[in-house]
Amino acid sequence: MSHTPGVRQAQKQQSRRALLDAALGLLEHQNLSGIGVREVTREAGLSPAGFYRHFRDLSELAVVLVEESLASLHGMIRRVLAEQDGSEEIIDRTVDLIADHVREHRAHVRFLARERHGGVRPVREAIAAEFERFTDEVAAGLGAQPAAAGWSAEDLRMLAGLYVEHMVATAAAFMEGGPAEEARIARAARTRLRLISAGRRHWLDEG
Amino acid sequence: MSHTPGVRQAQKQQSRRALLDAALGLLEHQNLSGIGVREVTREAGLSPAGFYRHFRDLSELAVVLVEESLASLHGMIRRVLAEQDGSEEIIDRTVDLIADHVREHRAHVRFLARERHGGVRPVREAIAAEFERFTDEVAAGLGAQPAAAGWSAEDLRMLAGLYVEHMVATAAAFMEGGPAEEARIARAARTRLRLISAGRRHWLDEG
DNA sequence: TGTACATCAGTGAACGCGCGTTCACTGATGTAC
DNA sequence: TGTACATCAGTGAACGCGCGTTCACTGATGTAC
Repeated sequence: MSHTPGVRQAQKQQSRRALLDAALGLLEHQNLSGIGVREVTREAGLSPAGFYRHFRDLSELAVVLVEESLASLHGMIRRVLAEQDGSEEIIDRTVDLIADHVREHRAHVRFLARERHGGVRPVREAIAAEFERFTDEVAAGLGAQPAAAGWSAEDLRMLAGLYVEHMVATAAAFMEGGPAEEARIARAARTRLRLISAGRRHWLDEG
Repeated sequence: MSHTPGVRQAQKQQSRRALLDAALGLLEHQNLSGIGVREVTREAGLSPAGFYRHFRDLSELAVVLVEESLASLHGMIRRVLAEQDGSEEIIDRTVDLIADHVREHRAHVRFLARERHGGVRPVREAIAAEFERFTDEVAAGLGAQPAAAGWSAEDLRMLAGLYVEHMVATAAAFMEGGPAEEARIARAARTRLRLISAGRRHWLDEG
């Protein structure tokens, strides 16, 4: 058993994870600028100094959280795009997927909504960059659908942006509202998607 | 001159204004949870203790800023609604108005975008409540337009929500991007408005 | 397998600092006569 | 108009506190032979 170069490494990973999870937990109720190194290490069960074995400061940690949060969003969008477009059902299904995602990844969604326009530049920039990649992915997915025949690349990207924005706004609304408002929010989200669909169907007819 | 019950009052108002302005200025580069009472009073030219003659704490001050920020937004939306709907020009005009507004009230817009999903509950709630009133106003304005004949109140409110959301997202994009990106952002915003218009025109034909 | 040395994640104490809030005060403004 | 008293916005000092970061350290894990 002399050649398992991993025990130490695995322990380090575990501490790192504990720090990330502790921070994400604290960020449910506060901004990134509202939490501190000592608070995070306390929650994670490390001594304050231990933090610096893993991250230079809190915003470095937060950038890792951005990546993790968006990874889970990417999974969702891929599921949405896998369905075919246009029908009434796909709209219901999309809104359901968003609701599920918020339920399962509430902390991630909350973190992104909070820090997207938050006070910490590098984090804001990391989120913006990931949202760009995200919109590209949606645009590519839309482009592969039959309904996209005749659409310019620019218009597709605009449509993708509209969908992404709508998705983020809906997720934020689910998060802010309690379970009592869930049905109302879902209904509004579906109606908006229907209006966007109507515009999409008639996009090429018009000037 | 014994009956001008105002000198003292006016001086107090002036200090209060200085505090509000100092806070708004500091909030350009940080979250509400990132600034402090001492920092604000320092910037405003008061002693720290002076703060408490005007506000119980920073979140009470922030709620006042919310009201002021939205008052300026209300002005803009009223100007947009005053124009008649439908044509291509009104879309250009709307996007121009948003751009102007961001230029003139950058600090207000930034503050709202930051704290809308920020970490301070009472402020978040104040913003949400004002945005609701705001959406109602837009819905009422849209309802008065000839193109709205046959629309249900619920659908009108949905459309208003879509416009408001789009406006906020566009304002945030103008703010985040430098002047170099202004043209690109404006173009994307116009295209999205056109797509929403197309959907609007065909809303009653469908489903 | 056993031994001697190297690595390095995590510790605990210490530092200087700026914070929010309180308090008794001061002195200009306001009021009653 | 003048005087005596009341109000209260703003002050300056003081408090206890938790913060971020550093440092020399410890001891388990890893490695070379």
